Amino acid sequence: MDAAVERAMDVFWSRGYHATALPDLLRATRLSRGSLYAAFGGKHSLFLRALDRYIAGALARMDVEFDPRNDPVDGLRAYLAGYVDRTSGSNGRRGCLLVATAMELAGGDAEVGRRVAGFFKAMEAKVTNALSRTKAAGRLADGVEPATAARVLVCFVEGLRVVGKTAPTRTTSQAAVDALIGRFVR
Amino acid sequence: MDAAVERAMDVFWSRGYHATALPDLLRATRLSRGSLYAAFGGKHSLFLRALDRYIAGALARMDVEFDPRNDPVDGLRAYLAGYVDRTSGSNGRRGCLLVATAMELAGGDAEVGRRVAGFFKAMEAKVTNALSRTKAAGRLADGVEPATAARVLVCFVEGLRVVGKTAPTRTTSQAAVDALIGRFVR
DNA sequence: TTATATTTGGACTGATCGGTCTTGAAAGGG
DNA sequence: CCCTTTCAAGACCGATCAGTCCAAATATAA
Repeated sequence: MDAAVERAMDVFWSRGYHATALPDLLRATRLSRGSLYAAFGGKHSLFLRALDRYIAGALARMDVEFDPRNDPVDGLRAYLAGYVDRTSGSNGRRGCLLVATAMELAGGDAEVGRRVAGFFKAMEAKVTNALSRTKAAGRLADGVEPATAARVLVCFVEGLRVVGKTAPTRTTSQAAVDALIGRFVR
Repeated sequence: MDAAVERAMDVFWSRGYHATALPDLLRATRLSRGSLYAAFGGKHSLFLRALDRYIAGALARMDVEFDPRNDPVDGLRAYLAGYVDRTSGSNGRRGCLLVATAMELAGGDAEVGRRVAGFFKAMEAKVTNALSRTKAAGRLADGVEPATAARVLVCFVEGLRVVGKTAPTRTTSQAAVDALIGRFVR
């Protein structure tokens, strides 16, 4: 059943919510119509489960990248390197379930809106924490305030995901990341 | 007929492509079904027209903001201030037709993909130009390369549009903008 | 083996999709 | 005043939508 959510997530990820039809989900989850409704209650409920799974995965990954036992600057670089990887070439073209959902549904669907807002807030908090540790280590550029800089980084990486839909080269994305981080960290 | 495209654009902008039904477009354009098909050929063609209109508007606005007769730094600030305005509060919640389209359609629709990629390229070129003029005026921070910094700015503003869907306060967005521009321009 | 749950595939529902086509009213020209 | 042309309103089309339901098959238990 966890595997079914995962497979459904892949479908929503590739096609978006409205463009995903129930038969797509049945094929991906290998569930019958009846079983899918018994297990998840419907398309929208299953979507929320898939979105929660996606968010949990993203936050867990950041916890690894920002592991407090490691150098916070290395953590920031790893965090940004992950976005370079996910927003270049065919990875970029695949896009991001969260950004796509934010644009497609967050405005009109309160349940989705809360999850999207919560994710951005959580991500911002984690980046802020990493930047605070960077500052404590004396590695933050002069006059940079961790919370504000964190918001800049969050906007930047989400923008990378948008521009990534045009499948830029890895070199191009990496150069932008280097230019940004080089201005905030020393 | 131009007004009809404009009204259709508003509908696509608010709801996205798949969630916009033909009756929505008929109501907005005050056209009959037959007339809409005679004039535009169908939903998809009308959408492309609306998207082109949106892109033309955005590029025209940048030509004003980056008017070569004015200070390029003022231009950059005006450009970013426009994004702050469009991504705060209820303006933010409304979102951006181009970003929504990039996420919803750019991957699977070649005609849309070309337009989205072309827009980002054109925007990047305009920002690069403004940053080059900033550099010529000696106002660019040391070691900043206009083309790379332009890509950073483009990603940042598109990310603002994404995060803007959660309707942040104007103060928050403005602080992020100030923090970013302060690192690239002096 | 038989009786009882459980789950299956898929028929079926009413609604809605994008797109076509007919009908009738309005407008314009002679 | 009549005839032609134009265009709007909406009936209609097949396809597909999300969701319900049931009969047959399978698994479990006694």
